Amino acid sequence: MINPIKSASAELRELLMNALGRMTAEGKIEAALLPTFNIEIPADKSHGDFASNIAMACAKPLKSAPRKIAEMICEAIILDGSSFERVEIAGPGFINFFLSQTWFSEVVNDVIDNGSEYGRTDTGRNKKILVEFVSANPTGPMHIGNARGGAIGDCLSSVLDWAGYSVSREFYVNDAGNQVQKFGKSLDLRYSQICSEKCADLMKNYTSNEEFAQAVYDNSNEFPMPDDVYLGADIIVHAKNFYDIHVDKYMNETEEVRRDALCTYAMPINIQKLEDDLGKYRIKYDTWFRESTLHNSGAVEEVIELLKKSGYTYEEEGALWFKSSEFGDEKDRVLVRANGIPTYFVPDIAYHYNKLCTRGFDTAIDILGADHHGYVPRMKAALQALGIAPERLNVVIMQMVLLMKNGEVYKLSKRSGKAVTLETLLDEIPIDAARFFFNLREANSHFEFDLDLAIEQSSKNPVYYVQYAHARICSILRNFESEGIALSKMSNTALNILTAPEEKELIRFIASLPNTVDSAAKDYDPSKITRYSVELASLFHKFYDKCRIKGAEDELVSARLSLCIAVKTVLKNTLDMLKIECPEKM
RNA sequence: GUGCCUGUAGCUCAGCUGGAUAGAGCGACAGACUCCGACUCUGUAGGCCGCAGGUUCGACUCCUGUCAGGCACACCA
Repeated sequence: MINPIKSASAELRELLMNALGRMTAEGKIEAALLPTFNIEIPADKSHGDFASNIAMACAKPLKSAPRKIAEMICEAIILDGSSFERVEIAGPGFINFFLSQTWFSEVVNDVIDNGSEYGRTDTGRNKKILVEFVSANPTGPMHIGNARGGAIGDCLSSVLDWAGYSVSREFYVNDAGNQVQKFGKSLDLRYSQICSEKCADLMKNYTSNEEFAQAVYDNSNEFPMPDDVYLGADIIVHAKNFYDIHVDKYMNETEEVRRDALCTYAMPINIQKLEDDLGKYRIKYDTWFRESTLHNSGAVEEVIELLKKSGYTYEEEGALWFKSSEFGDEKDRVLVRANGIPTYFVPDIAYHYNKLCTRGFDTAIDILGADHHGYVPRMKAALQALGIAPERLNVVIMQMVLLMKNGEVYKLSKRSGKAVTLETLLDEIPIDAARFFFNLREANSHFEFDLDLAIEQSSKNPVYYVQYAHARICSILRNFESEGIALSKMSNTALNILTAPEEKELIRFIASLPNTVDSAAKDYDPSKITRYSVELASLFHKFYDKCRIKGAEDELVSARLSLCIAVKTVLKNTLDMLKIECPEKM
């Protein structure tokens, strides 16, 4: 676990504290309470590699001018043997620090030595964290929102893994409750239509069940459906496949038996399809947690009892209510309806209880669409009532996606007239592009997805731009290797010739990967990694353009090749984190 | 009506717990290879950081108000 920026920053803090201590000992300043001060990385490199506002922060307690204090600190500070070679006072009293050339050399070697591990940190201290994402209903295909949620959830999980957490990915399968009833009803209605006289002729015209389904779907006059069911053609396909097996045998059964048989037939197919589609999207879950297990194990009843015991429930108008308003929710919520059936809220509480108590995860993360944001306060309220710290549940809210094509909003797929599915999206654009683009913006911002740009093979397309940088480095290394130039490890002193501004900037940036990983993990924001990779590619191209390798002196050639290897390592690590391909040739 | 989220360059977006002259990409305009991958790079133009107050040495950042857009406000999930 190596973090060059963090180490240097900590070292600098130590140097400053020692300087202040020396000043106090010499009686130059009073041993006043030391104010908090910052060490930051200036945006403008002429302001040094690090800067501190310590002199400004001391101005008040020491009753002295910031610049004067800064001068005293600069006299007292001892840089010999440190990672810093120079200080400077600037502006209203900032003290700017410049890293030594050796520090830069060490970074290059550290990155190469750590290889595929470089960038990992131990910040998470192996705490168990469960990331639940997508959790699409198994009653139909996944939509664009699921596509975004999938990319964000999967990459966030990777980022947390890199930051030292013990991460599990989970899909919550809503295989119980109301929407399953609705699913059964929809299937049954379609099955009944298929078994009717009207359909007999239509069936003869189609050899594929998909085309047949589309025809039935399009002909809503002949085959009307109520509003409160699933209307998609996928339901018709299931019903027809079921019919192909059983013909109209189930029309003699009761409605309940029929619906049950249809559900039992179609649900596993849908769940398998979810798993397959997400697998193609490179998402592999550790667990597929079924809602039905909560019902079957009695966990739902159990959580109702626990809530009753907590004293935060009451009965009114025949229903059981939860006093969520006492925990900041805008109003109380119904747990058990007057008809005795629990609302969806109860199994959800049981599910989160299961995550945090039964299975003992330290933290649970839910990735939810913005349309579910109102749900967060009540879930946190329920956790509190159960004696669970609400901070252990973290919800990442993601805003809606706007698909753009030819400069226009692209809403419906032409074929079905339905919302674009994950499957059709991945037919249109490469998986790399989908995963990358969905992680280009932070979750909680409205996002325009430019489909044209995603398939474009040029530098305008950020994912190509990054992959190209990697392929370019591989090519360079191949060329030198084929010319017999050995790429052996270099000493820090030998790397000290990397002094060009482009080289130092590039090294500074690769040094910041561990910090970026920590920051992305802390904010639950994998887009920081995506943008990091783009900037790294850009800095590499600039370096490559300005600093020629071929034709330079032997020592410089070797040093620059070392830098190339370091950059390649970092590019690969970031793309691996995002599960995006890292081509050696394009 | 109430709550949450979002307003930064023509467009899409960064801006870390308040810091120095507000950034990037695209688009526009002007340039750079007989030379390591031009799928690249360089430069120019473009901003009352939605608006108005407040907090302080200092505010895109924090607080209050206000305007605009998105979303949510079920004994649906």
